[in-house]
This record gives sequence, structure tokens and C-alpha cells, in this order.
Amino acid sequence: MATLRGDERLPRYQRVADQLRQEIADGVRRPGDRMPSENLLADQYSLAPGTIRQAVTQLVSEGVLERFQGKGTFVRRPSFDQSLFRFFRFLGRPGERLVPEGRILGREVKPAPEHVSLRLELDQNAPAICLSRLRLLRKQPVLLEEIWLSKQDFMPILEIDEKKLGPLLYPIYDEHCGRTVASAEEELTVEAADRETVHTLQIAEGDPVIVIERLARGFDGAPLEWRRSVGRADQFRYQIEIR
Amino acid sequence: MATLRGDERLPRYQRVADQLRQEIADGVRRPGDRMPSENLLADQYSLAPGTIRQAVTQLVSEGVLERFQGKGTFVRRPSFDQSLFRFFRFLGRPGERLVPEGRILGREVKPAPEHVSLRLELDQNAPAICLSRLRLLRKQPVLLEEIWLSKQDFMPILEIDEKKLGPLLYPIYDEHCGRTVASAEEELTVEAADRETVHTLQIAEGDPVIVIERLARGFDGAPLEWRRSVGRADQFRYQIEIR
DNA sequence: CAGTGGTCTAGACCACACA
DNA sequence: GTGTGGTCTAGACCACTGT
Repeated sequence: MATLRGDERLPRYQRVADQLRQEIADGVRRPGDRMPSENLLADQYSLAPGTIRQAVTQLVSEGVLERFQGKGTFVRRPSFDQSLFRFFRFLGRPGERLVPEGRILGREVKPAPEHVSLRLELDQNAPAICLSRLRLLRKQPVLLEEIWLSKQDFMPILEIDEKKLGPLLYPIYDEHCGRTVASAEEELTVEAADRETVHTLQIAEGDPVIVIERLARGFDGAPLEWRRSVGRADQFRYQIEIR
Repeated sequence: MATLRGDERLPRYQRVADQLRQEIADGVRRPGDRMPSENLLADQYSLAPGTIRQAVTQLVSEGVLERFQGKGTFVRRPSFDQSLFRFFRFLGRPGERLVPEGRILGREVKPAPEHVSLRLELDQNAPAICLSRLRLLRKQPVLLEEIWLSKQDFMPILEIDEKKLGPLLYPIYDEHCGRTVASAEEELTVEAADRETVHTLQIAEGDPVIVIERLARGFDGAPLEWRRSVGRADQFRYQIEIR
């Protein structure tokens, strides 16, 4: 028997949805987990199955859950890999996807600059983790990334073997820190390459670079990671659908 | 009494949704129109109100309809203005929105090149309408656009006063041609400015420009307009949310 | 087979807009 | 008050998955 928390003035399906979403954000239910059946939830909350169904439908449309007829309802595994691949035409034959190599250049703990601590909602001067990573394709550098994390939440990152940090970070946040990235906001601009970038990306000074700033959030909307990626503009391609 | 068309193997709410969506794409119901009440639709189709509700809910989540409690359900007026504004930081104080001036440079009828006729699903060598437009901000050119339309569907565009074509085209497609743009796919790349662009945008040869290719579609997904916009990269900023 | 989600029905009552 | 959409119930039957 589960208790329905939250504001009593809200509709019941909304309160159920909020509660389940929070359980997922808190890691009580993890990506891939199977949810209780709708009938069981209905019994537990003493609500009609239709009401539970409405709550689950909302979480499905938010991308938090996935339903499979006959099998059950599961916490969705977010896959941000695709979003990375949408950025760059990463050469290769059309349709072919090359996994870019990742090389960690730095891993430090230091106070985050103000524009980072503001977005991550950290206290001013609170210690933060800063990673630098270079991404290469066929040994060619294409993207330089600066990644900021709250030290408090991502401590295990400091202990992990450098080789494992290479290609994909979000599964590591998930497995080692219990934090799942569920959504993100990105901002794209074009700038002229500065001295340092010129060197690491092996381009000419003043060549255009694409700058992608991303704030990644958990299922409950709390900010988890801020990153700034600088890439060769001549390799850049971004596709998007607008509704 | 309305007849339910479409594949009988599909669920009824799906067939209702398809039918209503098609009526909207065909202009039988126009943006801003009020839909029949859910109870009336239920009577007309001889279905339970809940089934109609499911169909309407789907169209709302697609962005085709809007519900207002107590008032009714309406065909949504798509507003693509905002998407234009998301592209450029258009200077001004933060939050301020300057409406860019639009100046038509050309309006011709000619066969579309292959990459255009393919995307607009036109017959090879079928006549098409091609508009060139320059967008300025505080008298400063920022964006050069090449816009392609099917001649058959957009004939009235050829007769309209040039001044009215200036700022916003989509309301004109709507009012004069009965075609509503409901969604679009965009692709962004960075290129070096060519001779012609250098001249019209008043930048230096080789300066980076942002290229936005857009295919706009109607409510039923049929392609309506293809455009290629070239803008100053130093004015460019794109914000997007990923889920 | 039993258990899951998917569709559909036929109501009840509530909240809001408008005349 | 009447009519709209919003919430909620309590079922029925179907389609699919796994045992």
C-alpha cells in the first residue's frame, strides 16, 4: 500500500506521475528497471487503473518511461550518443558511424568560475571537478571539451581509470555516481579559433570553430554537468526537426 | 453523422485522429477554427466520448490542436516567427526583439534544380517559384535567403505586392494560398563566404557564414517550401533543448 | 496458460467560460 | 444555466509475451 504525497489540490494522476518521476530521479528506480504493472500500482495507490494509466502515459510522453505490450513498462535508458553524432559529419561513408576516440587531457578539482557555478547551482567557490577531453577521429583531433561537475555528487569520477573515461561519460555518471542525464540545453555559436585551440585542433589561427555549450539535467531537472565543446567548423553539421 | 474512413484494422481513435488531421491539412478546418465539441464528435462518429478524447489528445500532443477548458478545442496557429529569432542574437538589449526588415531581391518562375525538386517532390523540370530575400537589421544586412515553392500551389505569391512579401511569408502562404506550415527540418553548416555573399552581406571574402537549409511541411507532412539561408556567422546563436 | 499493456465503453462529477 | 473540457471510475475485451 503506497501513500500519495504531494499537493492535495493537484489531480491524482498528476501526483502519481510526480511521485514516480521523483523515485526515478532519486535512483530508487534505475534505467532499465521494470515498473510495477498498472494493475498493481492501482491497487497500491487505491486508484482506478485508468487513473494510473494516465499518469504512466504522461511519463511515457516525457520520455521517462517506455511501454512494451505484453512485457511491461520500463525506466527508459536515455541515449545521448546520437546527439553527439548529430553534430559532426564525422566523414566515413554516409550512414556509417565512427566512434570518436576520447583522450583525457586533464582531471582537476578547483573552484568553478562564476558562469559555471551559476548554471550548476553550486555555492560560489565550492570545489568542482573539471575534465578536459580531446576527441579524435582517425587520429585527427576534431573536438576539445571542458567538462564541469559538482565534486560532491561526482567524487567517484576522480578515482576511475583514465582509459575508462575516454569514450562515453554519461554511462559512467550513471553506473558510478547514480546520476542519470535525462535532458540537456545546448547553445551553438561560431567563433574564431584562439591560440590554444589552434594548437590542439591543428587548424590555422582565426579559422572558424563551432562552440557548443551544454547544460545536462537529471530526470527531476536538477543540473548535473556543464560542458563547453569547441570543434572544427569545417566538420560541423547539425540537423534538427522543429514542430 | 460522419463516416469513419481509413484502414479498418487500425484502432478507432487512430482513424479519427488521421481523419481530423487530414481535414486540417486540406484546409477544410483552418488555424484558429473551433473544433466540434468532443460529445458532438462522439455522436457523429457513433463512438464513446473517451475514444474521441483519445484521438483529440493525440492531435494536441502533435501540436495540431489546442484545448482550452470551458472554451473548446481549436486548430492551432503555428508560430514560426520564434524559430527565426532563435537563430540570431540580433543585438539589441537582452530580451529585446527587433523585427528584421525583409527586402525582396527577386521573384522568378523557373525549373527547380534537382536537389530542390527532389525535396519538394516536384516533377523534374516542373516550373517552380524562386524568391530571393535579404533580411536587414538596423539597415545592416544579416541574412540572404533563397526560397523555392511549387508553382502549382503558390501561384498567388506571384501577384502580391512586393512590400507585403517583406517581413513574414508563412502568414501569406496561409492566407493567400491556403497552405499552413506546421513543421520543418533544418540543417546547419558553416561555410566560407563566396564572392556573391561577400557582396550582399558586406563581409570579407573567406569569412565564415552559417548556412541553414530548411524544408517546411504542412500538417499532413507534405513538403511545401525549401529554403537556403546564409547569414553572418558572427551574429549567429542557436539554442535548443534535447530530451 | 497467466500476466502485461492496448483499446473501448458508459457513465459520474468537477472546473471554467460565457451569456 | 448551459456547454465546454478535465478528472475519475469500473468494468469489458483484445493483442502480445513469456511459461
